[in-house]
Amino acid sequence: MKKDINVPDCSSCKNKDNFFCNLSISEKKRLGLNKKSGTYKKGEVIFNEGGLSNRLYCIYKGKVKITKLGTEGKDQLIRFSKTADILGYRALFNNDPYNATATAIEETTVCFLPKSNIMEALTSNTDLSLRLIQLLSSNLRDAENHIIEMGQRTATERLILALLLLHETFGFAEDGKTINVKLSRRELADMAGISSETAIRLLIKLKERNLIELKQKNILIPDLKKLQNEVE
Amino acid sequence: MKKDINVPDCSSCKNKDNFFCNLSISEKKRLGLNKKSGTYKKGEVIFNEGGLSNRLYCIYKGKVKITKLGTEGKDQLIRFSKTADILGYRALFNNDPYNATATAIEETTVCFLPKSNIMEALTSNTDLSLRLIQLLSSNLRDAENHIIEMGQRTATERLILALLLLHETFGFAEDGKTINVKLSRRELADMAGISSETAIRLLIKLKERNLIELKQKNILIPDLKKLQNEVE
DNA sequence: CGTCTAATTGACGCTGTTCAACATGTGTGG
DNA sequence: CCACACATGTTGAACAGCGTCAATTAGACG
Repeated sequence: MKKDINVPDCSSCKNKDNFFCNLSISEKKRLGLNKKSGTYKKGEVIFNEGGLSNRLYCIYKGKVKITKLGTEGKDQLIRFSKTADILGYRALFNNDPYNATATAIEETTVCFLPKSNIMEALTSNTDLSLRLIQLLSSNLRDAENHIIEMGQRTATERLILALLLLHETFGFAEDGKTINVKLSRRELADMAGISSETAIRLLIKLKERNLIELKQKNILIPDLKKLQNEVE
Repeated sequence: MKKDINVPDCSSCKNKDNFFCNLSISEKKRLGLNKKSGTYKKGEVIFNEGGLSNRLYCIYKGKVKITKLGTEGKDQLIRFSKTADILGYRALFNNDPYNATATAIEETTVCFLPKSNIMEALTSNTDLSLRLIQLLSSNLRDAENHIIEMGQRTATERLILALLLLHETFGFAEDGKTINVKLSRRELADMAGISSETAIRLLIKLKERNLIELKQKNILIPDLKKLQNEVE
């Protein structure tokens, strides 16, 4: 991680729809007091499962994967975070160790907000607690849906759901059909909870059925609806 | 459901460790204003996935399973609630439809608290928001662990984890080894995300290895540590 | 250009599903 | 309180999806 001072103050942050966007200018100024920031290269770990937390991570720009260690060292990819998302809130508010690991999947710049600033913002702005409750609720809903998918879907369906989640999270590139993120086969497999060999074989099958196209690590979805129909 | 008036006012509720236990007497009185209550027989549905929410459920006494409908009508058991737990908070605070179904697994008496009372309590008592945040956080942690288990554990391990969760949630009966809840094989299978046939076969194998005993629907764990060791 | 990691392909076998048959409970009305 | 109907539980057999292991190829990076 490289320490970074090239980020604006929170009061002039241009990121849209972030957790703190409803705060007033002066509240944002106080929020960013003594904040630090850093840039992580692809593959660098931002925080580690089991580690202790004393700050909130706010992604200024980049893409991050959240993974949890399973049995026998096998990773499970839980969710992604990207530009303008916040990270590490759960551990922070509960004084718990991190329950998962955050790793940059491309160059990512992150602001570190001191816990005290967050707590002050939370208590001085009641609306913020409600936003946090809603954020956690939506994480929980997603996680519960994920449980079902892991338990009841076939490997192919889980792979398709992983691809659809990637599209939902990162969107398409300019061409309107290339998923706007590059993952290794292993990471893709970790999303779907399958072996990388199975992921490879199933990707080829999906390609043969013209549901996707493969260009190196890029995955293209020529017809989104058609792919969505595969998982009902 | 049978309407019930045999529950005390919230201010004199004897249930320990419930969500509202830190409120003052007068706050509790206001919380319970115009509350209603009802008793559900085993198998009766308390609320349904997709339904709309305008009240908080507070379990006065009983046991409830939370399930989600998966593909092809197959249920997945997400978690349990019991005496003194609250239910339906997620949908309530987000104005979302219920994301899961709550069903009584034994006779259960529930208090219905009007949404307006809850919102008043939440805004007048900032500590309560924090409790809610912690509750959601802990639900989320459990759910994420659950994702891994569904994806990486074998059927036997998932079944053992289900049994351990039952013990953790409901404890043992007076004999110190009978799990204090009765579930059908189907419900047990729905917990572990396996077919009921597999659940039956694996239960018998666990019995042959003296890890559990079976007496009709009762499941006994003679040596808890031994069973825990099986899932490392 | 060499080395190391990631991706791919093939062979093999186990785990767990499905379907079907049968047994055992459980609850209801007569 | 019994008899019947229906739900739940149990068992067997066949199949196949997917993981594992091993060998090979392709890419990436110094």
